[in-house]
Amino acid sequence: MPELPEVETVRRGLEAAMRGARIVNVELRRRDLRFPFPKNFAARLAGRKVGNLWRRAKYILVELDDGHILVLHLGMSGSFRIEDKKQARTPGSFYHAHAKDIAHDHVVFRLSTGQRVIYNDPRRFGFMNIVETDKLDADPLFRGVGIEPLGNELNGASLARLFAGKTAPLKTALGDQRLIAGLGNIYVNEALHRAGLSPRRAAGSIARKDGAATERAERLARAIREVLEEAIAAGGSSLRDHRQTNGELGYFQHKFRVYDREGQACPRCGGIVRRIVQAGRATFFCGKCQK
DNA sequence: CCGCGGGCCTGAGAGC
DNA sequence: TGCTCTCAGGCCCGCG
Repeated sequence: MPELPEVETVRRGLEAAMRGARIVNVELRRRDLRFPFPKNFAARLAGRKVGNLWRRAKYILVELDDGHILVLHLGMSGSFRIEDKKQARTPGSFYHAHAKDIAHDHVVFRLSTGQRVIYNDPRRFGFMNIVETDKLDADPLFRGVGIEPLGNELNGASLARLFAGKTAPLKTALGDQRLIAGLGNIYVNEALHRAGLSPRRAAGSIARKDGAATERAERLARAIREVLEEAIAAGGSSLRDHRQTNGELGYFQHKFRVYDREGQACPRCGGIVRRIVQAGRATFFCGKCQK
C-alpha cells in the first residue's frame, strides 16, 4: 500500500485514536509478519500510555510512556482500521463490507477509549518492533535513512549534492531510501513528470560539476514537495489496499499524470505515456516532454 | 562502494 | 466458470 503520503495519512488517523490513550492489551494472531514479533511484544505494550506519533521515512513511530517507541511498517499491503464494537456489528461498516479480509487481521490493539486498532496485512511484508527512544537514530532501521522530503533538508542544493557523480538513472536514485526517505514508485514517477525530467537521465546530471544545484535540481525538489503535499491532502492514493484508518479511500490516484497510464495521453503535452522497467520496477513517463 | 535482480507473500486482473 | 500467468505502493540480500 504505502508510500509517504499513505503512511502519513495512516499516522494521522492513528494519532487521533491513540494519542493520550492507554493500550489495554494487544492480541497477536500470528507470531510473525515479515519478521517475528520481538520477544514479549504484547506484554511490553499492555498498560502503556501513548504519547506523540511521528513518521520517519515510511515508518510510523508511536511514543510510549516507558522510554520506548513502537515502530510500525506497513510493507506493501498493510493497513490499520479503527473501530469500536458497535461499528464492527453495523451492517455497511467497513468491517462488515470486508468481512472476508479479517483472515488477515494480524494484530489487535485494545485501547482504554474502548476503540480497537486493527492491523491487517495480506502479504505480510509489514512488521512491528519496539526500540528505545534514545537509541532510535542509531537503530539499524533508521541508521542510513536519507533526508525527509517534506522537511527543510530537501531543496535543489541538497538534491544536487546527493546525486552528484551518480551514474544510476534519476528514477532509481530518487527511490533510494538511503538518499531520500519515503519516496516510492508512484511519487517518483509523478515527481519526474512534474519536473519535466526523464527517468533515464543519469542522476548526477542534475548537479553541476562542482556539485552545486542546476535549475533541473531546483525544479525536481519543488515537484517532489508539491506532489507529496497534494497527495497527503487527498488522503493518499487508493490502488488495492490503501484505506484511511476510518475505512475511507484516498483519492489522489485520480490525479496521477503518468503512473499506470501507459498508452494514454500526457496531460501536459499530449504525448503518449510510456512504460519501461528500471531496476526491476515499472517506470511511466512521457517521452515527449520529460527530457 | 555501486547497481541490479531475485525473493519474500497474497490477491487482482488479464488472457485463454 | 476456471485455470495460468503476470504484476503490485517495500525492502533486504547477494552477486558481479
